[in-house]
Amino acid sequence: MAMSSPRSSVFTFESTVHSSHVLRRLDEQRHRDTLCDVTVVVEGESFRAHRSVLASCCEYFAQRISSLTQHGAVITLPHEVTVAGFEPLLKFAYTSKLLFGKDNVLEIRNSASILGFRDLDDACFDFLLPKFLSSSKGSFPRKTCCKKKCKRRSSQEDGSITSGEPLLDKKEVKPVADSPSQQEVAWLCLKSANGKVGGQNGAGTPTPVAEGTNEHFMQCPKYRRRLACGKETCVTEKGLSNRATVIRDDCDLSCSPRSSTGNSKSESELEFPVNSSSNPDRQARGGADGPWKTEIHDKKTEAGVDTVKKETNERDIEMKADIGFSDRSSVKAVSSESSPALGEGSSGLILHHCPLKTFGDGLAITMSLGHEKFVMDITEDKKTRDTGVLAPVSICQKAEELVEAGWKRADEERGSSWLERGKGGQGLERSSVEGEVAEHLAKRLGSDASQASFHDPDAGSSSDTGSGRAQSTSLGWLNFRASLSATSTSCPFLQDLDQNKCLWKGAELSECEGASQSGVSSLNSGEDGDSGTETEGDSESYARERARQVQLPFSVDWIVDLSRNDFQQLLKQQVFTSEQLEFVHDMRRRSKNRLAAQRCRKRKLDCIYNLQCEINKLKTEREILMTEKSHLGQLKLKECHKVSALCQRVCNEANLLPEQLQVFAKYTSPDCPLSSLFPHIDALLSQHGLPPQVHASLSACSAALDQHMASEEASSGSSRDTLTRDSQHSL
DNA sequence: GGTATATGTCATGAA
DNA sequence: GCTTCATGACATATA
Repeated sequence: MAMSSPRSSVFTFESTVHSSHVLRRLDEQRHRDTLCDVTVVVEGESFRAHRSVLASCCEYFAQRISSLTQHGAVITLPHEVTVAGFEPLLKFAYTSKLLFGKDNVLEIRNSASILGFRDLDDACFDFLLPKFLSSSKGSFPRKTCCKKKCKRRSSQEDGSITSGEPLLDKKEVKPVADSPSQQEVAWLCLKSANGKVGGQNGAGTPTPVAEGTNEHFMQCPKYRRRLACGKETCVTEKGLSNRATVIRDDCDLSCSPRSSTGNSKSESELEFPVNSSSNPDRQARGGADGPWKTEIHDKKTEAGVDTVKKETNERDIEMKADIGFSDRSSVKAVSSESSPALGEGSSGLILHHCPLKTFGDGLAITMSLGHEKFVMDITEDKKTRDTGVLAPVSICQKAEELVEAGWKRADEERGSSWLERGKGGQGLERSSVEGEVAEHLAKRLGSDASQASFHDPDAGSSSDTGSGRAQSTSLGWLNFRASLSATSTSCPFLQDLDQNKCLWKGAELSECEGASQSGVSSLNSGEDGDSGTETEGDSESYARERARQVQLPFSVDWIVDLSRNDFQQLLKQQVFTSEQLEFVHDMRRRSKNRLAAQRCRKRKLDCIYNLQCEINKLKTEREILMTEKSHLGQLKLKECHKVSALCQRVCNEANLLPEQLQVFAKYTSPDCPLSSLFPHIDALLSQHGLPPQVHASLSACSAALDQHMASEEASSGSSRDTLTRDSQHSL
């Protein structure tokens, strides 16, 4: 609702439920066949719907319906689209909810790709397909994928990159699916994509999936998309959707129904410029996607390997300069030695074994960018400091900040902005650099460390260009994990995503578990990281050795850190051998018990310390009480002396008779006996033979006298006179 | 070599 | 029934 007047303020009310209500009403109308103006025929079965709805959410219908004029038009879908695949999509169009199962997910996926359904994130298919099919697999699907990808990369680097980069795509169209089920998925997906894109693979051959399919299976596309959009602009799902929509809008129908599963390039290219090199269609469309240009790929195509390497070196230098001039106070270049993890001439941002470093109260990690190493201050990373485990997400965020700082600095120096570069064609530098950054960062974070899954036997050679798709997706995954920390419940696949988190995190920790474990131990023990005993080190070394022996694809430390649910989920989703399973449980149990023992001992020490403090406190209190008692005793003795003097004076002046002395003896007390003051009293008493009861009475009287005098001490000095008078009177 | 300390591990019980 | 945690007891390494 909007109100406006010529001279009044404008107020806007935005309903958050209006759109959903409208959609629901439309769905109700569809069920009642009210106001429906189009009939969709699928495999001979008719579905009534609204043109506007279909056209709004589907590229295919948008084009078909726009050419229809008459009311009650009938649209017959291609035979590739099945009822089982279309019906859920139609419901999705009206409800935003896609209901699918293991049986129809492939058909839905295929139909969605053919029809080009908008807002139906490929994430669900990318992620769910392998989940549905993972039961037939005995190992992580990323393993074969990466190896083959890396082999291809290696072959390219060996000079196999021929002119005409479009061949790259043809090369990429290779069967890599491990299992028949995956191959089926791959073929179905790619068939739909290639069939629409233009049959890149030739005529009708059961086209296998592009390389990287398995990898995409295991990573959340939502996260990968964030990579392209930037961490700030595409955090929300809306941003993601918008991003995807924009890209598809500039594309004709033939290319819009992209299949990230079957054509992972299309998914990746939306996100990261380096991946654009593998999609000629993308290149043909030029720079319609903003600053992320594909010009570099064109150059590769034209100039070949030499050009590529040259550009790589140039970018390497550029990135060094960028970071070197970065004014981030928390980033400091500490050395310029070449990182063994990067080949000669390579560049990019990687984590250099992510060791934890301590400086005073600070905490830092070491990172590498190309040949440069940097120490990043993560002192303010409370979680890391509290847990002692450097969160991979934090690493990624820091890495992004570092790269961002470098880019911004470079922009300032060039006098250009992101958009300007994008528009002016300088996006080439950004694209290439970012691609390499992603590649190397991902290599370190997601690929390298998971030796069992991603080990590249040819990794010794540099892999700078043209192969960043997998790595970029890994980086994207890191970004997504970062977003998950803030919106952990927003992703419908969060539960499964944790599994992917496992993959990545486990890999990361495998790479640097020594440092992280040391961090944990040192933190728990309250000591420096270098002060760990050999016992602990031996235990962990043994654990790592055992992990290698059983070929455990995860870090022991990471498994221990898993929550119960995550661990259970991991056991369900990951097939372990009996040996691995036994080892995992054993290590988890012992590690947890180890930490529990540390906590227990710490509590015990704290308890001992508290008890010691209590003892000291009680001792101090006792000393104070004793001092007070002594002081009071002195006061009492002083008063006794006064009383004695008074009594002596009274006795002398009164010249008491023995009977009178008996009465006076009543006022004596054991503490202040009159006998001590009047030695003659005892003599008199003994002389006159006072009975014991008389002596007791005399003591009682003395006590009463003491009390009376104490009370009258402060009143006046006449108390003594009064007492004297009383005594005289009583006498 | 004996002792104190730190740490890991196992067993056990409680939640 | 399983898991986690706390804790006592024991073993081992180190200073």
